[in-house]
Amino acid sequence: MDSKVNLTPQRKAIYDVICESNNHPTAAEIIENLKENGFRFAYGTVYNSLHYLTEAGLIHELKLGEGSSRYDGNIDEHQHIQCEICGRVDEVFTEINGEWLEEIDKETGYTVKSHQVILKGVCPTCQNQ
Amino acid sequence: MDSKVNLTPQRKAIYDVICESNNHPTAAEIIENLKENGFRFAYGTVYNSLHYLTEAGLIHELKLGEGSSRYDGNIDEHQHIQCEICGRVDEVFTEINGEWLEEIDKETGYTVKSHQVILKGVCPTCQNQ
DNA sequence: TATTATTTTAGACTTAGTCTAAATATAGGT
DNA sequence: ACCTATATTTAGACTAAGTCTAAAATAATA
Repeated sequence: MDSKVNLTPQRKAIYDVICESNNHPTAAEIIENLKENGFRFAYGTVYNSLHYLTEAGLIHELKLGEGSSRYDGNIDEHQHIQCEICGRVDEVFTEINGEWLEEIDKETGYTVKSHQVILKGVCPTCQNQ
Repeated sequence: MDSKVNLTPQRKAIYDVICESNNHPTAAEIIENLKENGFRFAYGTVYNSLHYLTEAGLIHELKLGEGSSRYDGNIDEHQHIQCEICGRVDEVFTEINGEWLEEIDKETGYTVKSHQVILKGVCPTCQNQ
């Protein structure tokens, strides 16, 4: 990880919002949240910062097939599960079996570089309704 | 699967394009392809048809995090791998181990309904370049 | 201080897709 | 065949999410 990350005030504020949120916010939600904290950055700045932070490895971009990306301040290897009903996103730490990835390498001839698992289901809260 | 699927000429033409393509086309690619075959449908019709066919279970919509959905005429259970370099998408039939899904159920408290694995890598062709 | 590089800004623009109201086509009943 | 009801298609306006650009502001370096 590069130690020369240039954390401008804008990038820091955005990073903080992501880390303090516990629900994997979208860019729109981040902007909303910044506004509540008294910040109002240009759209370009927000998207640019999100790319920068992602590139720097400080956050992860989650593409769950919703039309907008979500951002995650937890950069440990993990996957996600999303509730079909309320939309909340939770972390999943049980990792996929490594053999499976090797199988795929053999089956497809691809050199597998990364995998992302998107789970959908019903969260505990929504189960009781 | 409902046997009363209303396959209008437009829907049939779109379905055929998807089935005859071997590279999981996007809506834009489908429209392009239709044009080459002499069809020119309204955008609304194409998107509406894609939803209808997906809903009817005749095709699958793939959201690989690219900004536009792809469509797949192969409705057998399988996953996908995409080449980071050329973008082509191939099928993966080696299935994930079922125990893994049960683990997640336990770990998260969610009732898991579906899972999608998006693999990224380098395809055989791009490896030789 | 002067120069250069980096970042932010506002706002125009793009892409992918949705929505709407009118026009067409299809199906069922008489 | 004719009337009515329902389903589908069409054109084009509209939306959401994000990118791009050129100018202004900051920061870093000589």
